Amino acid sequence: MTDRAPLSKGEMEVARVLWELGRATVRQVHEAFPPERAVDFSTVQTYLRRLDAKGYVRAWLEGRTRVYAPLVKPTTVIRETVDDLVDRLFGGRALPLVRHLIERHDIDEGDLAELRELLDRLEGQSDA
Amino acid sequence: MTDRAPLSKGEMEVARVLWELGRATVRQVHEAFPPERAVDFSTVQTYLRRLDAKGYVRAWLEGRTRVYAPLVKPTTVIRETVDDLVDRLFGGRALPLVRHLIERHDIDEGDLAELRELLDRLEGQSDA
DNA sequence: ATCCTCGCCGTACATTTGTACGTGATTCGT
DNA sequence: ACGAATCACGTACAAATGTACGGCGAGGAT
Repeated sequence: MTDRAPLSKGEMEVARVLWELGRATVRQVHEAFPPERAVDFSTVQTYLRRLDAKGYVRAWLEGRTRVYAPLVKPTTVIRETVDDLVDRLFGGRALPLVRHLIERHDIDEGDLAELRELLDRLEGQSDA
Repeated sequence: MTDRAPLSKGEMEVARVLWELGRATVRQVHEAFPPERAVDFSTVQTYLRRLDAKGYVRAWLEGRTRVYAPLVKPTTVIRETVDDLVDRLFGGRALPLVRHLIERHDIDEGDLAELRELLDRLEGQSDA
């Protein structure tokens, strides 16, 4: 409901790093960035500022250093982002996407087991 | 490889309609738009033009009417779009997304069966 | 012949996104 | 105590995005 402005691609990358770190300064986020995806320190800074403005993170000063922490949970962002994608690209049907993910991405043994369990649970829940 | 510029959200919606219609004029795409997601005729026109420029569709004149048809297949766009999303939002791990989709979207009985089959097939394939 | 309508095409324009610099303040090393 | 490093913060700016208007030509109605 909170009708946040959606995250852009770049903002997502930064948000993900912040979720991993839990709480971090600009520098920490910048350093945690995958080396092949190098961006400037101030670019990260800008993204964090924008994430703050959009309400995805909060920030405060600790001494003279600004510290950022996530405000919304990954699951929330996933929901909003993915649902939007599913709507636009598949008109709301999720299965084609699931199929793609399973077939193409490396879902390892453990993941397969987990999926299977999930299916079992769901089947139990349905009308039957 | 063909390194097309990525589709924006709006472009995706239009592309999806065109995939459904297979071949359509601006007006047809415009009319096929879900009523709650109403956009102007010329907005659709602009999107189709941009899809053409980006190489996702092709267009030609039939009499004095321009007709558009998809050039790249849905699966291709899905791959490019979703893989990018998985990278940015999950650092490449697909399972969290799959879990979300299965739990939250309506996966009906038939879909469940299909998924189960898919899992079976994959398990057979792995090294074990 | 005239006028209306439809569609193409060029153009527009505010906002968002990606990417970053420069300035002024602060602190650390020596 | 002086220069070097470090930050926050304001600002910049081109490209992409979302959304749309207006002119002009072709075809149909009167």
